[in-house]
Formats: sequence, structure tokens, C-alpha cells
Amino acid sequence: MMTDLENYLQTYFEFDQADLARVASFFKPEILKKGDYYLKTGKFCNKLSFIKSGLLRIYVDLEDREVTQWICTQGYFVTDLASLVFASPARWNIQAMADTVVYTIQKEDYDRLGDYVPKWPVTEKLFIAHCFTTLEDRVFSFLSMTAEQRYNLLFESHRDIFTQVPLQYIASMLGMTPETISRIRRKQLN
Amino acid sequence: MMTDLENYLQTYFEFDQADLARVASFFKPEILKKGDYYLKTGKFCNKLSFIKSGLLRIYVDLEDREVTQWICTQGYFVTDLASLVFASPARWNIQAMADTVVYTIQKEDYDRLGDYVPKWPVTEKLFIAHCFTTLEDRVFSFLSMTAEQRYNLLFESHRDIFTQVPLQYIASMLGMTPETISRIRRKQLN
DNA sequence: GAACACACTTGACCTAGATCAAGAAATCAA
DNA sequence: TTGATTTCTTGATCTAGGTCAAGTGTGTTC
Repeated sequence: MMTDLENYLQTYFEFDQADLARVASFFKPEILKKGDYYLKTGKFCNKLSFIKSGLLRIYVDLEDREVTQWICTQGYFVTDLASLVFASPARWNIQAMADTVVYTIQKEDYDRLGDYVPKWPVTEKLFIAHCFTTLEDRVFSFLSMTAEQRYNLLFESHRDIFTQVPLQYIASMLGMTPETISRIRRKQLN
Repeated sequence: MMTDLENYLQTYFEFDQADLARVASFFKPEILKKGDYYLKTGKFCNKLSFIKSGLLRIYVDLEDREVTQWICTQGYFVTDLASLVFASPARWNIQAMADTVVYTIQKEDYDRLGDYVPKWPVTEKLFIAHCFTTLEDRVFSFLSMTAEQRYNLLFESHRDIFTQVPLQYIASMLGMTPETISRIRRKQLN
């Protein structure tokens, strides 16, 4: 029987069944209630998690407002990569927006995955490179698209976010205001 | 005697002298004249280069304009990571904006660096993670900063670009127009 | 089923930054 | 040196999207 996690790992990585099980075995379930923090700015992020259900918001507090950097949903990984990899203080807050279940691997296990699974280092590189590419696209969207185009792009690719998350957070991660999204929506109803 | 490349590798990576020389030995000089293309959209990027001198512009052609994604200067690496790592068609054009010398490693050697330098896979991961973090900051700048703030940030961190590159390209990579930069400059002279 | 808290919409107005057009400067070419 | 190009600045105007404020749902809670 395959867990969600193994199933997900398989779609991303070319592991055989044994490696799959080996990697997955290091992840332990962790439960977050709505409002709980997975990570707070300034702490060290010593874990990486796969989201089984629920959703997490990555954001930063500024003096006068907060900025949502991304919302992580079911089937994706979440961590503060810079903090995990470089052992630097976390830049982001990560908070559950609903009751959430994640599978978590601790940094000490994460750092030793390569000892157990020879393919791990290459796989990990591919994974991080994939994340890099995603961010490249996101930068490009700010350089080349209007608010409406960015909204449509997100809506097509992450429809699940829109059904579960208050508009203000979606707007923030798109670099616009909730009012603007509201107007885009009305316009699209003709 | 250390080459620029070895020197640079050393500042980023914790290689000993032997590994440094081993990695550097795979890089061969390549000369680009102003206007030459390092890479064109749709081709496969089968190399990674370190810029010894000169500068390269990464950009995309849209129907009605072009968008500059980044300008790479002396002392940095350049490639299309997605194309190199996933063997996908390049998304970007990369063109020399001045006579440029780079040290280039071919994909076949790059893919085998781990065989010669055991530390390579970990090092490479750290490097790509660092690039990821840089892009995260860039996304954040679009979510949280005004045109003037983004301009100042780039000016502080990459002053060399401003002395060598026409304004229109800098403006594009900042997501604003050349006129806006011109006005920001005047304002800052009081 | 009031009263309250949130989320979302809508309108009126405002502003950062874009667009367009015309000049200055600087750079290059011969 | 002079003309030709390209780059940069400046002004006038416009507009996408922001801000502010007032509704309108739609749950929740007691």
C-alpha cells in the first residue's frame, strides 16, 4: 500500500519502490490546528514537510501590513529553504489557515538521506532546480503581465486556493489589492 | 597561481585546493563579441559558464516588446538552468552586451563532476538553493516595494550594471520604464 | 434571532507610474 | 569635425490599480 507521500514522491522523482519507502519512512505525521504556526520569522527551520491536507500561508510582517509570499496546499512541500539549507534565521512566518496534517522530516534525517538513498543528492538537486524555475516564472509574470493576467494564471494553475482562502491573501501574493481582484471577477462575468 | 574562476569558486564553496583545480579544469575559455548570442530561445542549453569579463543580458521576445529578465556581470555564473538540468528548450535568449569572455563547462562534463569531486553534489545543491533564495527576494521586492525602492535596492547591490548598461534594459528587469528611472534619479539629486 | 465578526463588492476618488512626443546629450562612424 | 544613432531627460497627459468608505452578504455565538 502506498501512502500519499510515496505516491507524490513517485510523480516527481524516479525512485524505485524500495527507495520510495526508505525516503518516506523518515517523514512523521504532524498536526496543526487552524492558526498554529509551522514556523516563525527569526527561528530556525529544521524541517521539511509534505502537506497531506489543509493549507499553510507563508508571509512576512512589515511595519504597516503583512505580505503573503505564497499559500501552500495539499500535495506540495513546505519549508523555509534558506533556513533549512543554510541554517540561517527564517525569513518567513508559516501559519496554518485551516486544520492541517503534514508529514515532516527533521533536518538531521534530511541531511543524511543521501547515506540511505544513493540517488537522493541528484533527486534533491532536480527538485530544487524545479522550484527555482517556478520562481523564475513568477518573476517573469511581474515583469510582463497585468494584474488581470497574473490573476488568471494563478486561477488556472491553483484553482484549489481560490475556494479555500480569503481574497486578501491571494491578492497579496499576486501583488495587488482585494478590491482589484473583485473588479477583475466582475469584469469576467461580463 | 589561482585563476579568477578558482578564486570565485572558493568564495562560494568550501573546496580544498585540489578539488578547486579539478572543477576549474573542466571550464574552457569562450569569447563572445558584442551582440553574439550565448543562447537562443528554443535551443538546448548544454553548458554553464562563469563570466570572466563583459556582460550578458537574459531576455525574452514578446510580440510587441522584449522583456529583460536579468543582466549577468563579471564574477557570476550564467546558464538557462531549466534547460541545462531538465534538457528542455531554452526559455531565454542570452546575448553579450559587450565583448565578453566566459569560462564554460559542457553539460557532459558538468553531469559528471560528482564522479571526480565527491563534494560536488552537496555543493551544487547549496549553489542552486542560494539562487532560489535570491529569486525569492526578488519576488518579495515586487510584492512589497515601490519602483523607487526596487531601483535603490538594485543600485546598492549591483552598481556595476548601472555604469555599463543602457537604462532601458535595467528598467525592464526592474519592471518599470526608462522614464521612471530617469525621474527617480532626478528626484534623488533633490 | 439579535448582535457581531468577517469576507466580499461597489462606488468615488486619487496616485504611481505608463505612454507619447519632443529635445538634449552622449556615442559612434567616417 | 560633422552628421547619424542611440541614449537619456523632461513635460504633458493618461490609466491601471490603489485607497477610502460605505454597503451587502454570510456565518457564528450567546
